[in-house]
Amino acid sequence: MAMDHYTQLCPRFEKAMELLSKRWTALIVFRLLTGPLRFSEIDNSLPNLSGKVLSERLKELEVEGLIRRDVYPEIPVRIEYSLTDKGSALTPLFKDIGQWATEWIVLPSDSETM
Amino acid sequence: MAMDHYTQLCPRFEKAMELLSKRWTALIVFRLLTGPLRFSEIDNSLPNLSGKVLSERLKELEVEGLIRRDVYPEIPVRIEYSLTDKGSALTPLFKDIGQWATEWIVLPSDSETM
DNA sequence: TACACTAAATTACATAAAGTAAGTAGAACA
DNA sequence: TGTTCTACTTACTTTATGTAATTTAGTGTA
Repeated sequence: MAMDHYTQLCPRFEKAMELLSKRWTALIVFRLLTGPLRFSEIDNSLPNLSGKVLSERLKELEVEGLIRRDVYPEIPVRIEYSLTDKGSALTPLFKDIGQWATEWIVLPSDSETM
Repeated sequence: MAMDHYTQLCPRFEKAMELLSKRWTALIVFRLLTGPLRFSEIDNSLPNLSGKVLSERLKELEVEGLIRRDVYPEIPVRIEYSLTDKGSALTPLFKDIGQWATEWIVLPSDSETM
């Protein structure tokens, strides 16, 4: 009698949510929207994200086909992460979040007027 | 010299991401898109979500103004959670995820053909 | 009064996920 | 051999979440 309202509307949707709601995943994708980045660049651009978890997430995202890992045998080696088409296709999502945030998120600093 | 590329583009966006990428939060909002639900209904509709965490999330979402908590003094008491305008405004977001999922998510069962 | 019923929420405890800081891999070169 | 560099990885600590039992609060009822 459990799962009264559990309508598994769309397994694809659930999979997408599982992916995107995993901690740091969306932010990493967001960072890559503007172009390829190296490991250290992503790491530096997201304070509180540890190199350990970044490493895990990048692997997961590569396995899921959202990002690509390119090795440039320079000195020292340069490794760049970039979005695939599947990853770039998330752009509208971030636009929506941006719009929603602009309209609805009130910051502490906003309360200075009155 | 840390935070090379850390451009705090929009604090509102960061706040939104912090909110939405917290585990279970988005799924709870999603469940409420179709109308008010009681505690036990949300709990039952999301397997693996514990009542403890659901309780925490509902409080956070109420504090953030995404949901409303209505008490109906029936016997026994009935408590309903529903989306505020701020919460409902996330609808396009979920539409985007749905579209993205339809287009890009491939399920194991899809590989049966060839 | 005492006990039962119900839904919501909290608690104590166990497991899983994430953060921290030190260390490794491999390539170049002094 | 030892040093430098970036990209990881590992051992360990802290935080977050899951599990199951318990509490709260209102009502009914023996």
